[in-house]
Amino acid sequence: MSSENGVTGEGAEGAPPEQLALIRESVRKAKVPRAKPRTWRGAALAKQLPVARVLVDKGVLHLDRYFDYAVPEELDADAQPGVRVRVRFGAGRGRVRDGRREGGGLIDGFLIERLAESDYSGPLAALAQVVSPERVLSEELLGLARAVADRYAGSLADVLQLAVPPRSARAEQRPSPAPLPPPGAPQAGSWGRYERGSAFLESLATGGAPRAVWNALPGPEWSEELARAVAATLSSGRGALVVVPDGRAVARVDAALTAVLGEGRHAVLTADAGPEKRYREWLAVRRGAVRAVVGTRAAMFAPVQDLGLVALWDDGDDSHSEPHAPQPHAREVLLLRAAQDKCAFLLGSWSCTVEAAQLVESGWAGPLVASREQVRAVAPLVRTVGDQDLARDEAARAARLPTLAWQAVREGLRHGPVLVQVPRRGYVPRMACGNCRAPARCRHCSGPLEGQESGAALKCGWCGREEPAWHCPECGGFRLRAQVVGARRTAEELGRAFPAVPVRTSGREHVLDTVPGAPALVVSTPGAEPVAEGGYAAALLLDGWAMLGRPDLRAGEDALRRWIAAAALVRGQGAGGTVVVVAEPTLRPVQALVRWDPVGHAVRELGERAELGFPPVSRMAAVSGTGEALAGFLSAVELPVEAEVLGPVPLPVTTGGGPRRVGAPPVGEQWERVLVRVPPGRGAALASALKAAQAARMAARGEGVVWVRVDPPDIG
DNA sequence: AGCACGCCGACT
DNA sequence: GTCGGCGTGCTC
Repeated sequence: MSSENGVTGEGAEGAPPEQLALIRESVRKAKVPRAKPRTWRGAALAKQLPVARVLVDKGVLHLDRYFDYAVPEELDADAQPGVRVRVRFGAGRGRVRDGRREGGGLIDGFLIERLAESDYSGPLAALAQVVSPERVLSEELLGLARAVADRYAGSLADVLQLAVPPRSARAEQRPSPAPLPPPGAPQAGSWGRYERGSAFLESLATGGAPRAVWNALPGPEWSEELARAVAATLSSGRGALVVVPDGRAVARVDAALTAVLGEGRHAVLTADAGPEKRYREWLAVRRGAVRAVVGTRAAMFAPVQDLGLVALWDDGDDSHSEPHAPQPHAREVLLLRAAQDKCAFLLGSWSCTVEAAQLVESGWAGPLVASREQVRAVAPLVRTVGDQDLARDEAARAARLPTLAWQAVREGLRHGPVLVQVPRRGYVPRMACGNCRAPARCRHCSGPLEGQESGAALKCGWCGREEPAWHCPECGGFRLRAQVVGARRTAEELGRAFPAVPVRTSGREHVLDTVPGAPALVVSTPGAEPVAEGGYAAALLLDGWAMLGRPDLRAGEDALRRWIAAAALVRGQGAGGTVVVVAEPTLRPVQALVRWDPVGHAVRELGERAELGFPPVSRMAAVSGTGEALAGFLSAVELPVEAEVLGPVPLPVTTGGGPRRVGAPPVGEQWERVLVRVPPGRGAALASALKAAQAARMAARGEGVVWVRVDPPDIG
C-alpha cells in the first residue's frame, strides 16, 4: 500500500483530521505542484481498510460514480458496507473556517465497500457521519439496482431511491421478530388442475429454480395457488417474493398466505402503509426475520434473503410500471432478479402479454397451462354483438343496447349479480380503416397514422412522414374513421331499464371489493370489478370499439386482458355463466376471448411484432426534448450501428390546468421526440450508449434537458 | 448544480 | 502591481 495516497493509517501520531486542510493550505502556499498527491498524515483513521467507497446520492449528476472517503477511527466500527452515510460533497479544495475544512453541503450516500487504499490521487475527505449502523444495502440489492440502472439507462442513485425506503429511526430501534423455522411442504392443492402444476411445486419444494409463465384458470383460486408456490419455496429453506398490481390483490394474497402458512411468516409491503410501518416491514425482511413477501410494485426490490422464488401476477396491468425514473417495469426487474439470484420465476395471469409469450417462445420459461377441457369447464360462454347484428337491430340502434345484451342481462339477473364493464374516459381517438377497422399504420415504419383536421393529410406518429394515399392493407378500403369514445350513458340507461334491480358502481373514486350473490347490476370500469360471491351470473362488456381503438400497440392485448379479467369473475358455462361482448366477432382479440385463448393471441401478436420490428422483439427507447436539445443529443450519442432513429415528431404541447400527464413536457414548451430502435440482443448496447451520451451532456453542460425512456409505453 | 480557480483588463 | 470579470472544470 502506498503512503502517497495517504489513507493507510500510518500517520496516526500527527495532527487531528481537522487540521489536514490547514496542512494543505500551507502546502499550496509553498507552491508545490497540485498534481502530487498529498497525504492524510496525522488523521486518526481506521487501522484496517481506511477507505470507504461511497455512492453519493445526488440525482443524475454523477451517474454511477463512486467517491472515496477516509474513515475516521471513531466511525470505523459502524462504517460497514451497506450503511447510510453523510459526506461533504462540493467543489474546490474546500474552504477553511474555524479550523474545519468545509466542502459543499452534507449529503446522503451509501457506503458501498471498505478498501485498503484508494485509486484517487488527491486527498480524501473524511466520512462526516454514519447515519445508522443498519446495513440496508446488501450486495445482492446493489447488484440488482446496478442491473436495473443499466437496463434502463438510468442512474444507480435513482434506482436506489426506489429500492431502499426512507429511514425511520423509530422503526430501526424496534427489534424484528425471531425467524421461524421453514414450514413443511404444502399440498399441491388446485395446482393439480395444470398440466405441470404439481411438478412445478415439487421443484420449488426441493430447492429447484423452475421458470414458468402461468396462464391461470378463471376464478378466485389464483391467490391461493400463489400462496402454495410461496409455501413450497419456504419449505426448501429459501425465501419468496410476490408482486401484484394493487392493494386489492395484495389483500387477497395476504389472506391466502395467512391461510396456507399461518401468522407471522410473511410481510406485506405496500406504499399506503405509511413510512414507519413500511420501513419496519422492510427491515424485518432485510434482517431475515421474515422470508416471504407480498406487495405492490415497490416490493419488487424487497431484500428477501436467500431468494428462491420471484412471482408476478398480471404483468399486463400498467401499475407494474414504476412512474419514477428510470421507470422500470416489475416484470423486467424480477427477470433480472431471477437471473442474478438463480431463483425460480413465476409469471401468472388470467391473460397473457406478448412479453410473457416471448419468455416461453424463447425457451427461457416453460408454459404452465391447463388442458382445454379444464378451460372449457370453468370459463363462461362468450357471445359477441358485432356491427351486422347492430344494423339488423333497430331497437338497439336507438338505445345503443343490442337485443342479445338485453336478454343476457335479464336472464342473468334471474340467477345472480350481473357485471357491466364500461371503459374509462380519456383515450385519444386515432385513425382506423372505415371498412374493417384495422388500425391505419405507416408504410415505412409501421407507426400509427394520426388524423389531422378533416381533409388534411395523415401523418405518422413515429417518423412524421405524411401518408397522402392511404389504403387499408387488410381489406383494400380507403375510407378512414376516427375511433369513437363514450359508454357510461349506456350503463345508466341499462339501470333505468331494470328499475327493480339495485345498481352498484365501482370505479376510480370508489372501488368495491366484493358484492353479494343477490341479483344486482354492478357497473364497473376495467380493473375495479368487484368479486361476486359465487361468481356473476353474466357480464356485459360494452364498447369494444373504444378499447380496441386506443392508440398504442397494446390496444388488442389490453382489451382482451380487461375483458378476461371481467369474464373470469363470471360463473363457468356449466353453471350458466354468460358473457356478451359488444365488438366485431372477426377481430382477433374478440375471437381470442370467445375461444378463451389469451396465450394463442399473445403468440400471434408476438409474431407480428417481430415482423414489424416492434418491441419486445426489438427494443426501443424514446428520447425527447426541445428541438435544439434533441438535435444536440443525437449528434453526440454514439448509437450501436444497427440502431434506427425514427422521427423526430413534435409532441403535443402541455397546457396548464387539468391533470399533468407523467412524462409530458413542461407546460407550454414545444418538445420533439425520436424513437430509437435496435434489433434483439442489442438492448444493452442501446441503453449504455444513451446513458453515456446523457452523462457526457451533463458534464459538457449541453443546452437543455433531454429525457430518455427505455421501453416507452406509448409508442403508438 | 454550486463553487473555486485562473487568466485577462481598469484601478488605488 | 492587484482587484475582480466570468469562462472552465471538479466535486473523493
